[in-house]
Amino acid sequence: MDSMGIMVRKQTAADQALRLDNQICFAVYSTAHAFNRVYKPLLDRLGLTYPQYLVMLALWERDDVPVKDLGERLFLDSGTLTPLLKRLEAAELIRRTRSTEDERVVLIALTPQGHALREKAKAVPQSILAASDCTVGELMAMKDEIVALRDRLNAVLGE
Amino acid sequence: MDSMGIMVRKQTAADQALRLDNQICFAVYSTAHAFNRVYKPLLDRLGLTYPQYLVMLALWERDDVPVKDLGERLFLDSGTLTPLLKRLEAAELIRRTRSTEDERVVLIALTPQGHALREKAKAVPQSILAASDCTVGELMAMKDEIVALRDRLNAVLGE
DNA sequence: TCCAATTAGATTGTGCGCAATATAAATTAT
DNA sequence: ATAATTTATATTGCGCACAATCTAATTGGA
Repeated sequence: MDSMGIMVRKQTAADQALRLDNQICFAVYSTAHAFNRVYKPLLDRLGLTYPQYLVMLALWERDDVPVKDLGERLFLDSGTLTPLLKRLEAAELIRRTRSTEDERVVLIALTPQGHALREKAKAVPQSILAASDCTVGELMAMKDEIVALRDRLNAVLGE
Repeated sequence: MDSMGIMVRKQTAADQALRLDNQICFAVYSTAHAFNRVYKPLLDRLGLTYPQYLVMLALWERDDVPVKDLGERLFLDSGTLTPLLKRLEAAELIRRTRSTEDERVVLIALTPQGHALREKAKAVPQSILAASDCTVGELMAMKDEIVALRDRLNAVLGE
């Protein structure tokens, strides 16, 4: 009750923290979806989904790598990667071959078409930059902060 | 070729932009997943998934609202919300009733159990804060930047 | 040597996320 | 008033994510 006798609910810190607007994770979650929607029409032209595009980015940097290696770079497990990689193989962008040295390992290599797709993909980042309406410097600064946060979260998970 | 005659590939801006490390969207994407993994054990105790938790947060702020309204607040459509809300209804946390004024509208209201769950949820944000290993001030500053970016991306989509 | 433990990847099942489409109710135009 | 359009929600289908489980290959002891 306040001095006028009207019921006034005290807003505690815990109450404030439960507000959607105050949650950084909702900000991150909803921004990830917004990015996805901006990427969609650009990636449709390449015949890729966003997670598939991430796999291709990783492979353009280094291919002939185990699924495990891709998983560590992208923070994804075999339950996600196995079917995704099979779809990329069906699209003839990658090849999956068992390692002869260790039969447990499946090595992922780009096909010539997979390599070639990189040229078409070069136009994508600058379209995203335009949509974000930021300078490269601003985006890189934000990226570094977000990555630092991600790494702290992952560190807690690793305990 | 450099001056010694050794083949040196020129790294163009487009090449740099395709590097995974340079992509803010991958930072956002992978941070969203990291958050999800930190939330998982906390939300398991409430019997909620992360998207369900977001819906509950929205409803704790204002319930007796159309599905449409929830969708706008959470940036989700009926294809996502309808089955999610049916699961929350099955868990007896919400009720779905057709509006009598407009038969097209389904109003979402919290049940007593739905309201009561809020008390248990109050412990969640501070666990997340601890995992993020940041001050509230730092997180809020990042949140504001990310939300600004999200809103610019969504503005482009709305054109 | 042989058995236990570990490791890489595949499989299954659940729950998003979203495009495309469907349906029914409400609104608008004629 | 009736037809055309718009609006709210539901449905279907596909592709992630990820937990849990499985199989097969490798490694590391006793």
